[in-house]
Amino acid sequence: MGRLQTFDESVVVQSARDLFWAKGYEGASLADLETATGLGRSSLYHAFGSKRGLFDAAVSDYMQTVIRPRLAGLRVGATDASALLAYYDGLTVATAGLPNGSPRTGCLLVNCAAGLAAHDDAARAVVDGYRAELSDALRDALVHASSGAGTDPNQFDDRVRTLASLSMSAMLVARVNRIEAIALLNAASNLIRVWLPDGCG
Amino acid sequence: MGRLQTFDESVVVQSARDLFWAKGYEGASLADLETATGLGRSSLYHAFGSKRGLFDAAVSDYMQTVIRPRLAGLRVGATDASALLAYYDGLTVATAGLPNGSPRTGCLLVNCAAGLAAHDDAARAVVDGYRAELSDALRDALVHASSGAGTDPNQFDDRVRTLASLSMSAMLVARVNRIEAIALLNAASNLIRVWLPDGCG
DNA sequence: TATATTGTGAAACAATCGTTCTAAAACTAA
DNA sequence: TTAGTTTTAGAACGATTGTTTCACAATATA
Repeated sequence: MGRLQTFDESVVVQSARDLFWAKGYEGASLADLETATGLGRSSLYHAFGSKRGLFDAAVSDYMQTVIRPRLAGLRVGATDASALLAYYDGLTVATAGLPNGSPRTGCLLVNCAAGLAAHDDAARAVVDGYRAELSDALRDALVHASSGAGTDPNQFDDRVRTLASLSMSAMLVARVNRIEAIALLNAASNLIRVWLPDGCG
Repeated sequence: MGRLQTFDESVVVQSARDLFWAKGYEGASLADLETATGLGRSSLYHAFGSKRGLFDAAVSDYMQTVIRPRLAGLRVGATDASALLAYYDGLTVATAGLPNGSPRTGCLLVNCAAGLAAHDDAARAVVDGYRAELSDALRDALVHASSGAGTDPNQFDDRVRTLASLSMSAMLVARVNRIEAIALLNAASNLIRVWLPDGCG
C-alpha cells in the first residue's frame, strides 16, 4: 500500500491544538505549526488538507479530550451539589496550577468566539455548540441536585445561565488576570452553596 | 506651518474603531483601513505612526465614547435598582437593535481579550483595566442601591463578580448567538430584582 | 511673491502568509 | 526483484502583510 506515516496523528493534532490554544488560529503560522508538530508542510497538508483542516481536527480533539471529560462529571446524576462544585474546583485547579504565561490558558473555544467566529459561520456554530453543551450539562447537574425542591423554572434557567456565564468569563479573564479568573470560579462555587445548602437533596 | 490635514481625526479614528471592532486587530488589514477611513497609507502613518498606533487610538476612543458613557449611568448614586437595570437594559437594546451580522456586535475589548491580550502585555493591561472599571462601577451602583440593608461583604464581592461576568459573557456570546446574549443580560436583570426588591432603598 | 514646512498619493519595500509542485524516499503487494 | 502506491523533504508559488520612500501638492509665514 506504499509508504507509511511516520508520525502519530493524534500526537500531532494535540501539538497543533496547544499552539492554536496559545496563539489563536490566525496567530499560529504554518512555520509555527511545523516546529510545534515536528512535521513539514508537505506532511501536514497531506494529512489534513489545509491549515483550517488541521485547526478543525484540533478543535475536535479539544472537545473530546478537554471539554467533554470535564462536562462528564456534571452528568453523573449526583443528588447534591458535589458534581457542580467539583466542576468549578477542576477549573480552578487547572487555572491556578498553570505556569505563568503558559499555553493552555483559558479556553480554546472561548478564544475562538472573538476571533474566527466573527466571520466564519462554521466556527460560530462550533462555539455555540460548545456553549449549548456546557449549559445542558450544568442544567443536568442542577436538576439532579435540586430534585424535590420546588424551584421556579424561570429562575432555573437563570441559574444555568449564571453558572455558564461564570465559567465562560473565567476562561476569558484567565488570559488577562488569573487571580480574578479564579475569583470568578470561586464566586460560582459560593452561588452553588447558597442555592444548594447541605442536606437539600 | 505648511499644509493642513484635510480630515477630521476623530472621524477617522471612529471609522477605524468600527473596523477593528468588526474584524479584530489582525483581521483588519491596512487596505481595509484605507477604504474604511478613506485615507491613504501615508496619511494614516503620518497621523498615527503605525497600525498599532491607530488601534490604540481606536481603543482609547472606544473607552471614551462607548464604555464610559455606559458606566457613567451606574455612578449616579441611585438608591434603588434603577441604575443597574438601566445598564443591562441599555446593553440589551444595543444588542437586540443591531442589524444581523452588524459590526459593533459585542465588545471591542472583550474581543481583544482572546486575541491581542494573549501576547501583548500593553493590550492585556488595557483589557484588565476595562474589567476593573466595569467591576468598580457595578460595585458603586450595588453599594448605593443596597444602602441600609446589611449585606455580607463577601457575598457583595460575589454579586459584583456575577454581574460583571454576565455583562462580559453576554458580549462574548453576542457574536455567536444573539438570542442567548440577550438572555444572559436578562438573567442579570432578574438577579438584580431578586437582590434588590422594590422598596429596599 | 518667495520660502519653508507639512500633508498626500502612489509606488516600491522586504517579509511573511498559506498553498502547491516536483522529485526522491519508503513501503506494500505481487 | 519489480511494480505500484503513498509519504516526505524542500523549494517555489503568488498573494498579501505592515512599513517606507519619494515626489508633488498645498498652505502658513516672512
